[in-house]
Amino acid sequence: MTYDNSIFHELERRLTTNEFSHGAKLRAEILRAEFGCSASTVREVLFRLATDGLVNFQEQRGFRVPDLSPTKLIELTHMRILLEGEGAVLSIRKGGVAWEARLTASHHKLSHIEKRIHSREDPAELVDIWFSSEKEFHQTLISACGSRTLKQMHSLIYSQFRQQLMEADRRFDFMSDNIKHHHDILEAALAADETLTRKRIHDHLARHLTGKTVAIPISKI
Amino acid sequence: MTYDNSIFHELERRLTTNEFSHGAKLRAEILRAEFGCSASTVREVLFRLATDGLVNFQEQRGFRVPDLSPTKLIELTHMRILLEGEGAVLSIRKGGVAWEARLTASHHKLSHIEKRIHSREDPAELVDIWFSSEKEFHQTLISACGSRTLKQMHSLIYSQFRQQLMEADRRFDFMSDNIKHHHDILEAALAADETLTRKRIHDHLARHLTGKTVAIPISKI
DNA sequence: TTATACTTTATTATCGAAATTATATTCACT
DNA sequence: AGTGAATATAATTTCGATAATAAAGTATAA
Repeated sequence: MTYDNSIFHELERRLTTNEFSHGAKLRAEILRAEFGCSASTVREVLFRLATDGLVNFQEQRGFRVPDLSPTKLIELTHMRILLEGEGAVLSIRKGGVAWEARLTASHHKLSHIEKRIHSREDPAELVDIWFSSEKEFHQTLISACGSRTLKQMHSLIYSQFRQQLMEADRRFDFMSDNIKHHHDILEAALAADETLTRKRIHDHLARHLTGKTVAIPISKI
Repeated sequence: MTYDNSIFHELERRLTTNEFSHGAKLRAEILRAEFGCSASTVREVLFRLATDGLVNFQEQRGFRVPDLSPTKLIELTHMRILLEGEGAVLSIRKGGVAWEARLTASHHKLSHIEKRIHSREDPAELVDIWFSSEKEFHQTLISACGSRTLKQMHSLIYSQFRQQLMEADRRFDFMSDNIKHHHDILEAALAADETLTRKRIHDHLARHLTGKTVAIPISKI
């Protein structure tokens, strides 16, 4: 009956859109009531979410939403630069016209949303659709890399990245740069310029590397 | 009382040393009997192992040991080259003398074991100790990279890599090359030559990229 | 013989309660 | 008041049983 599955996806959605506050405890007994199932079922779902790094599990101390951590955000950004760069370069080599078409299409959708957000005062209602469009664009970018493993790793990292950032990103004051960044990435990818594509992915994400804390030096991209 | 924990580690060990055959079904009811606990407890442990990619979980179809897959081995190798290369380069930059000392020490241990294996006919009893030494060397190589996330990802990939390979590796007919490879990596790392270190990590692992199937083109290292 | 529907068996998912362990509170003592 | 032990409370983990689902087997019809 996959009660389990719907609970899983609902919790996954909430966790990646910061509906739970960082560091919050996720008590099976509480969630049980909300979803109308037993505590053991919730427990299993939480274990599966721990699979994706979206919740932390500690023996005898239950489950928690990971804390907000600038260091972790930097590390996740570093990983995204590495994995997306690699995935994009491989996609350039192997993707062909079909991939270029998909990338163009997904950029078109994203671009449309981003321009709407940029021109409005209250983009709150567009958050969800922007979120899924941006995710789709970055996943399409690496979709033709030919490595299931790479895509899985990227998905894992991307979710955790969003979890760290979604709250801060709701204001969208970075949107002006973002529109240009996404366009630049598309341009470099379609031109099959591997080095430039890597560089532009790096530049797009670089704002997350310049926090108050010392940034991890990214080895040559 | 951490029955749970000991079951977890025992199963983890078996899974990474191919004591279960590939594709085998892991039935909670069977393992329950062996460990003297309830089926639910086993189920939870299996979920935690799915966290590390060491077992596959499929809704309504239980848990299975991942199949042997040449493609997957290639992908995991690709990831190791990417992650270990990055981690080693960052360690070179940030590790300092302490890291160099640790790396030298762990290479010394590994080298000792590998020479013993190379000179004997029946190295079966040395398998376990070689396994842990080799793991330790590669983990030490990236240990000073400064990114917990990178190390976690690497650990995930490494375990799955071993799971794919351990059975085939028991014959140790590659040991002669391996001794040289590990030495070469150490040398390049201590010389702080970033490009050479990446190249030698690549060369060390490259034998897994030349299977019967088409190798994923590794983007420039 | 092949395919389809139905029955039986085996496996997995869910549950609520009991046992275990952590956390908070109380109380005695310096 | 402040510290530490002892108790009380709350949370987590484990359990065995039941319900739901998939897999295997059987029978019937084309």
